This record gives sequence, C-alpha cells and structure tokens, in this order.
Amino acid sequence: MTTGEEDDHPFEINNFIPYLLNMAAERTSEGFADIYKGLYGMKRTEWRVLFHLGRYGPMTAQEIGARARVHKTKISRAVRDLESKRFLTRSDHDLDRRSEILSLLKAGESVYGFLVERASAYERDLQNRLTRREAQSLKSALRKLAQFD
Amino acid sequence: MTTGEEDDHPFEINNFIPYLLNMAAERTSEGFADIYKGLYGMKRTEWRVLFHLGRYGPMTAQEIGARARVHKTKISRAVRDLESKRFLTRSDHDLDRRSEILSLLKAGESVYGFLVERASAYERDLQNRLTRREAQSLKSALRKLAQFD
DNA sequence: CCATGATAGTTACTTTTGTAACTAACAAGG
DNA sequence: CCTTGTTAGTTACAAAAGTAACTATCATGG
Repeated sequence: MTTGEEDDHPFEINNFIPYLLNMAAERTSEGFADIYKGLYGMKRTEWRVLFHLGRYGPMTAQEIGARARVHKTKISRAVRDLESKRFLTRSDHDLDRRSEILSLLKAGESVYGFLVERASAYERDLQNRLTRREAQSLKSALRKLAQFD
Repeated sequence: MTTGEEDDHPFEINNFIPYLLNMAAERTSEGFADIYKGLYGMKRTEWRVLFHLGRYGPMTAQEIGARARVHKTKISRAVRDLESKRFLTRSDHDLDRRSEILSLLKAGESVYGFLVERASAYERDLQNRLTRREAQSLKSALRKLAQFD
C-alpha cells in the first residue's frame, strides 16, 4: 500500500473536540428526545419552548428566542405546533401589539411537569456514568466552550 | 404574578448535560465549519468523508459509514458532491462489484492536508480555553457519554 | 403628526436531512 | 444452477431547517 498512510499523522478525529462534542450531544439528546417525541410527537424546539414557559412563566416568542438562543422562525413554528396540541395559548400583549404573551394551558403545564421529572432522571443517569468531579468539570468546560464571545 | 413561578424548581436547563453538550457542539463546530464551508463549499459529511479517506487511505463508502457512524445515504450524497468537486474518484472493487473503492485525487489530498492543519490549529485554540487537566477530563467524559452501548 | 428605520412574528422558498423503496450483486443451502 | 435472504449504494419522496422577504406595529426625530 503506497498512498494515504504516511506514518506521522498527529491529527486524529477521535481526539478532535468538536467531533467528540457532536457525538456526545447526538447520543445523549437522542435518549431524551425519544421521550417527548414518542409520547407527545414534540420536536426539540417544542420541548425548549415548553420548558421556558413552564420554568419561567408566560412570555413572548421573542423573549423565549433570546433566552434559548433559537431563531424566531423556529420559535414561530414550535409555538404553532404546541398551540395545535393545546399545550399553550396566546393572549394580547397590551404594551406592544406586534407580540403576544404565550402561556401554558393545563395540558401544557402537566406535560412540562412530567418532562422535567423525566429530564431530571435522565440527567441522573448520565451523571452516574461519571464521577462527581468529572461531571462538575465537564459542565464547567462545556460552559467555557459554549461561551458566546 | 400567580402562575408558572413556584419557587422550588430544582431543574435548570443550563445545567442539563444534553443541553450544554448541544450548545458547546454547535458553537465549536460552527467555527471550524466556516472554514471548509467558506473555502470549498463543503458540508460536514463531506469533511468527514474527506478526512477518513485522507487519514486512512482508499476505502468503500460502507467502510467510511461504519467508521464515521454516518448513514449510507448521507455518505452517498457526500461522495457525489466530493466527486463533482474533483476531490475523489471511484474505482472498481474487484472482490465485490456492488461497491467501489473511493480514493482522493490530488486536489482532495491537498485540501485534506490543508484542513487537517486548520483543524489542529482550531483544536489548539479550543484547548487554550481550558487547562490541560480540564481538556483531558473533558475528552474522557465525552467518550463515556458518546459510548455506543 | 409623519417620515425613517427598527422590531415581532409569519410565510414562502430553498436547502438539507431522514425514511423507504429500489437495483444490482453477493452468499449459501438445496 | 436456482431460490431465498442479505448487503452496497442510489434515488424518490417526506419532514425539517435555514434564509429572505413580507406585514404590522413601534419608536424617534424633525
């Protein structure tokens, strides 16, 4: 074999941080996505929107997008889909008629509660694959790498 | 304010491992993707295919898919696009006429060399945001979380 | 007030991805 | 050899995501 196999390749993809991050992100997201997707036919942005409304209370689409760092078209579609599932409702924002206040309905609150429970359990499972120090250090490293600067 | 703000929410999305992983993965992948996308109009799977051929030498689409854990349709399209850029070529596999041996052409080899160089530099930049121990620990944690079991 | 520019949100259009079905070739047991 | 089942790769169709352009509203500076 003559080509493509020089012996001093310092670069290994299995050691490349973006690659490792993507593998880990895909793997771990998949496990939890199966839950909300399987049970409620929700996609990831729907889960995030639901979470933000459940966790922080009613707010506008714009606010969710800013907090979750998700583009407004994705939010718009997720809101449409959550609305059609009767998980949330829109009401007038009386300081700005361009936007609407989004709030969870009973069904949405209940799904939120259930999913947060499952998310916590899932998080515990993931952490159990690591030592406490590892988990701590992982999160702090991820925060540094995800920083928006 | 009466709804949605109970005071004992133990669950924070900014502490949820899949969320942090996705943010970090998106952020860090983006930076490197800008390079191969901007310079060569390549998408991520093209980069991975190019990498595997450059790093490990000629092989079939199936082998790339197995190594990179990418679905065969994605590989098929990436190969088609790399071929149209004259970065690789196909030749007969004489043990199995269903498959073809993919090998990089000169142009592909050269782009591979350039991108590996840039990837190494990018990796160094990322690692510089962390201490040596942090980087080590991060990678080992990511490998555990990405494990296929 | 009213022109100018910015913002919230939706919709239309395009690109990308995922899924299923298909073709051609292989493998192996009868 | 032929059937039956499997595999490599492509293609066609469906779902999702990104981008751009649009509507309606707001904010402001004259």
